[in-house]
Formats: sequence, structure tokens, C-alpha cells
Amino acid sequence: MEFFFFKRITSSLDTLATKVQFPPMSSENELNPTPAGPKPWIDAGRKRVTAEDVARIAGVSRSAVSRAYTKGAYLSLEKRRRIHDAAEALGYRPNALAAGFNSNRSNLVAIVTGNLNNHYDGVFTAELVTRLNGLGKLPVVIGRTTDNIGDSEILEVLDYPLDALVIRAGSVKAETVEKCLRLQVPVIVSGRILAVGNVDCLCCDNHAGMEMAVAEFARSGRQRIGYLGGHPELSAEQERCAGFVAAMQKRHLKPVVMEHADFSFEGGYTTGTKILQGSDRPDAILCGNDAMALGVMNVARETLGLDVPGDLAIIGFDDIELARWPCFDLSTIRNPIDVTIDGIVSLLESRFADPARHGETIRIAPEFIPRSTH
Amino acid sequence: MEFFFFKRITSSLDTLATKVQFPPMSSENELNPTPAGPKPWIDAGRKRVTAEDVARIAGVSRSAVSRAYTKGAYLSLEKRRRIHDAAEALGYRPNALAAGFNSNRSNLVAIVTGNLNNHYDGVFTAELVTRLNGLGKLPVVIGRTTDNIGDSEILEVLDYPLDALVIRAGSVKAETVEKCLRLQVPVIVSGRILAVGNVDCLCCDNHAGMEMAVAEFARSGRQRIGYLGGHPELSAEQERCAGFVAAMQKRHLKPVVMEHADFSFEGGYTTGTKILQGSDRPDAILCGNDAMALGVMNVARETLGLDVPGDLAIIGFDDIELARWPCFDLSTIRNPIDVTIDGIVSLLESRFADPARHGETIRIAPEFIPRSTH
DNA sequence: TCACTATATGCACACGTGTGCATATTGGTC
DNA sequence: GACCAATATGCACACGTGTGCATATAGTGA
Repeated sequence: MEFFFFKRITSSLDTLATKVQFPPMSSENELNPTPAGPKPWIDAGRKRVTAEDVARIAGVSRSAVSRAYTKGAYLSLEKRRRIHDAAEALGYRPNALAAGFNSNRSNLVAIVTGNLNNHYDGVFTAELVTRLNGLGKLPVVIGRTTDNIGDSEILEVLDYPLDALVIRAGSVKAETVEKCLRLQVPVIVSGRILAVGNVDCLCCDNHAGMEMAVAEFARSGRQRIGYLGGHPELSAEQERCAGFVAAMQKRHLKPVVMEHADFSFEGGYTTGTKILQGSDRPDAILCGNDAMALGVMNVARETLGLDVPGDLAIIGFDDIELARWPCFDLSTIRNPIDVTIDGIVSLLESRFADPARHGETIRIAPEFIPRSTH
Repeated sequence: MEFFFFKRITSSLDTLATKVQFPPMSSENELNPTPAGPKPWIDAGRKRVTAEDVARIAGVSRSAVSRAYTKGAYLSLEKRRRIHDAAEALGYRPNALAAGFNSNRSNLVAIVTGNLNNHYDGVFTAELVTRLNGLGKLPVVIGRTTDNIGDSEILEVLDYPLDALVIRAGSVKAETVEKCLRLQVPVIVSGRILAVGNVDCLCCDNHAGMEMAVAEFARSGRQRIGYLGGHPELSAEQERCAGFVAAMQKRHLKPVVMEHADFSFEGGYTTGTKILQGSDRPDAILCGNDAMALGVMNVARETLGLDVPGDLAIIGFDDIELARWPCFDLSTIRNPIDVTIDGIVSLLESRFADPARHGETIRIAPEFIPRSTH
């Protein structure tokens, strides 16, 4: 089988898509007469309905309209009803940005994420977005599907008055975070510890996680243990790699091989091929994340016909959904997303309550998930 | 093997995480004296630096500061330099929201997505986010990781003056879209055709896609063809199902079985088990998306020991990344994300240029990707 | 010196909202 | 009727920016 799945398939809009003119709107024909109020159609030049417009129609002051949307404000019942009717007819909704303009709350929370094609980062971001939606915040996602985000992109989004900035990126510079703080934007960093100003941090105890994995290999008598990590530049990789080395030294074991790929399935596949076809094949490989572990497993089973875990034991890191699929059933170190997100939300809320409080660091405890590949 | 991978593993923050007090900031000790300008620390009560502050420090008018950030505005070189220095020292950045407040451009583009745990929707959203970032827009993601989004959540985000709203959700109500238009927010719907006002739509030609798949089954002599679709409520499912039925009728074939799951791997696994253990086992299954196809394949191979494609042919829909993995190598109908995103961006740009233009519908052409499961 | 143009700069407004403050009205109690 | 509290309502300001307009200054040519 060729590695043709690496090839990026692109196709042109011109050849693969056909444009169709839209039929006229239904509410203009005779069967559906135009209802009262603005049509469901965007008019060139017409602007969003404002409280001023509602006030004019309802015959009240603009203040009254504002109060109609303010819980607990004094307003006669009759006026409230008139305003409500006028607003309904005009399709009015208070402009939340204009409102937040005063109170210094934009409700914008930026999420700077790593590679969104990475399963873990994708689910992480999705989960955080969900929680922020529930909190009435607008999650603004800054990220790439290719490489890691650059610091310049973070600075760009700082042009907007954010309520907070959540950084999920392994290689953000301390200098960049300082600029956020100077703009009075609270920063939460997930995935690495950053000792800058009053920044909150969350990070899995990668060291402990790797210790668990090596302990499992040692317990089952593996002697020829290899390591496949991700980009050495990333903080998580540095911690995991150091944890692996320390756990091996503690047991007077020497790694058979240590390689680095890019935390992707394809990277695991390619580098895994190199490792397993080498002269000194390991009997166990500890991988820096699950995606690479699945890539290695694929090489072992499909390409080389090896038995996993008989010929080769594999342990991953993260516990993504795919690890639970029966065809993989990957033993792994769980890096719990739910606990991490809970921590982020908790830190966010206490940060909103007291923007100047000292920074906190939360270490997330990993957990060994025994399955059938070790 | 038990279905224990369905069980959602949750753990408590209290038991799995430990909080650590943060060390004092480094810039306050004697080795690193505090530099000029604001400290990298959030002060209670201190607000974001404004153009007014910069003007005061630089000894110029506030207008001059604004002009210093406006390309082509008249401003003496010496003043420009003074302003730049003052801004640098104070850590000033123009507030983009306040600026957009005038020009009626917030640069906010909301993306309403389906289930973000769905691989296709996840990558789709990630890709769109990436493109919007490149366009200088702030992508605000509204979505859930569990069920489909409710219309009420869409209405909530309408409180903000959006530049546009991209809806990627199969069951959005026409009434909801009308409310967006009444607020003068341009709407682009991807994944279904919606004949409401001047809305732009993009949709894969699901009918043609299913025709391709059935043609492949027929060509290779499959006689006992089954169908596994997603939620019948979703527009995409309705089109795919109808396309399958039409293609079968055209060939005077009768489906052996027709079932519906939830577009997930687990759904495909569960319902696939039911289908394949039934009395009337098909020799080919056409799945409504790839995730379910992988679930079915897993049952067939791992649980029942069937040969794919020998005993059972499988074709999916979407062509997600996993379909290319060697261990799956799934034949599928490609629903090209790149072409779709190109179309969305193209429609967005022409919509910004002319907000009142007529709506367009773009049909995305699917493509059969032959691999080794059919 | 005058006229004219290019450059430079400040004032003041608009954007849409919430709300403090002042004032008006109502209802109740002595 | 007098007094007070509760309710009701409008005016005007603040939020931070871009920019039209008016005006001032500098530069150029006759």
C-alpha cells in the first residue's frame, strides 16, 4: 500500500461547484402577503433597529426602552407593554456591544488554540466553546488547521477588548502574554506553566503520567523500551520527554530509541516505520500522544504484521475518543479534558470577580487507562 | 468485548487537580527592576489605555493619535514619532470595537455549527475559522459537543451586531433565519437549501453522491444492499436517503434493510451490530457518513469476523481524514470541505460588497473515492 | 506681495446603550 | 391638608474611536 493518504486532495471551486440564481422571496407573492414590520430581506443602507426607533413608534423616551429591557427598573406596566409591542413589530434587539461598551465588558473571550486538526485540541476547543456559550460569553477562536499559531495573531485579536484570553498553545512567548496583561486582558494558559504576572495556568502532570506508563512497561517485563515524542519545542513535549527519561533512569533502563515527530497520526506512521524497521527494534514504545500511537500501531499491525501487544507494546497519551474504539483499544495516559475545562471555567469566574488576584496554577492529575495494547 | 467505550468517563476536579499558589512576579524583585510603562500585571480598576491617554503623554490632540493609526492621514513626521513612542511606552492599541462602532462593522462573524464531536463538522469549523482569521474577521463559534444547536442560541448571539452568520446545522428553522435578516445580518447556510429572503446557500449534491455509491455496488454485482442513515430530521440525511432510494429504484433493486442512527461511530457500531446480526444480512451497506461506516466496519471485522469487502462492502460519505488511514482505507463519497469553504468565503465577500443582492445557491459536486472496502 | 495648493491640526459629532440625577406623579398615613 | 415614601420618567453623560469641517501654516509660482 502506498502512502497516498498523505497527499492533500484539493479541488477547484470552478469545476466542482455550480451556482444557481435564487428564486424570488416567497413573502412577496400574492399567497403570502408581506406581514407588518421589516421584511426578511436585507435592505441596502438600512441599519439595525435601535432603541430610538422603538421609542418613536411606541411614543416614549429612549430611556424607557432601555428600562424595558432592564430587570427591576421602574416602568409602568402599560408602557412596558407598548414598548414590547413596538419592539416585536420592528424586530428590535438591544445591541449587546453598545451596552458592553459602557460597562467595560465585551463578553468576548478569545481562545488561542493549537492545531485544530489534532483530535485532542479539537475536542478541547469544542468543549470550551460549549462551556463559554453556557456562560453567556462569545468564544472567539483563533487557530490554524496547519501549524501552531504565531504570536502576531494573538496581538491582532488584542485590538478587541477581550474579557479574557485562553491560550492553548505550547510555545507562546512570555513577552506576548505580558502584552496581554498590559492591556488589562486576563490570560489563562492551558498546557504549560508560565510564570508571568498574574496569569493562571493549568497543566497536566506530564511527569507523573510518563512515570505511570514506564511503570506499566516495567511491570510486564519490557526491556527494550523506545520513545516517540512530538515537537521538542512544545512545553508539553519537554515535560513528557523529561518524565520518560527520569522514569527510565530510576529503573536503570536505557531507551532503545528516542525519536520526535509532530503529534499527528501521519507523523506517528512515518516515524514509527523508521523505528520499527530499524536494526534495533524495541518491544515497547511510549508515545507522546494517542494520535502518534495509533500511527505506530498501524505500521506495526498492517505494514509489518506484528502482534500488538505480543511483539510490541504501545502506550499513548491523552485518551482521545479513538483510543476507546474496539479496533484500537489503546492503553493510554488520560489527560482529562473535562477536569481541565472545569478548572479553566473556575479560574475564569474567580478572575472576573477579582481581576487583580494572584495567579494560580492547577496541576491536572493524569490517569492510566489500561486497555489491550500493553 | 463489552461496549464500555460508550460509557462517558468523568472525574472530579477536586480529586484530580491540585491548586498551587503562584510565586511573586519576577519583575518586582531587585534583579529585574520594573521597566518604564505599565507593569505586566492587571491592576484592579485600571482601564485599558485610550487614545486620550496617549495624546496627553505625547502632548498632542486625540485626533492626532487617531490619525497616527490611519493610513494616508495628514500628520507631521515628528508628531507621528512622538505618538508612536508614547503608545509604545503605555502599551496602547486602538480599540477595534469602538472603531467598528462607527463604521457599522464589528468584524464579528458567528459560526453556528452542529455537533463539534463529529469529525466532519469539527474539521469544517476549524477550516472556516482559519479562513476567517485570514480575512481579519473574528469567528465566534456557537455550538455544542452533544446535540444539535437550538434556535434560541442563535437568537442570543444576534444581540451582537454580526457582520455575518454562517449556519452549519441541519435543522435550523426558516423562521429563525428570517429574524437574522430582519436584524440586517447576512446569513449563509451550509448543508441545506433554505429559500428564505436573500440567504446564500451551499450544499453538497447528496442525491448525485448516493447515485455514485449505488452505481458502484451495482457494478460489482452486489444484490443485497442496505442503508444506514443519520437523524431523519436533518436536511442532509433526507437528501441522501432520497438519493439512495431513487438510485435503487432506477435499478429495480429493493433495499434489504434501512436503518437510522446518529451520524456517530458509536451509532454506526450499535446499529451496525443490529443490522449484521439480523436474519437477512446484506452484502453491502451504504452509510450516511464516514463515522458510521467505520462503526459498521468495526463490528463486521472485529466482532463478527467478516471479510470487508469480501463478505460485506461498505461505502461512506464525506471522506474524513480517518477514511484515508491504512487500517480503514474506506471507499467513500467525498464531500469536499475545501471547495465548500472557498464557496462560503466567496459568497461572504460578495455579500459584504453588496448586502442586498439576491441569494445564491451553490451545489457542491461530490466525488467517488475508490478505496478498498467496496 | 498675492494667490493658490498642499499639508497640518483641532473641534465636534456620530455610533447605541445604561444609568445617575433631578424632577414629577401617585399612594398612603398621621 | 401635610408629609413622606414609592413609583415613574426624561435629560444628559460616559464609553473610545474615526472623520467631516473649518482653520491654520507652509510651500510654490507669478
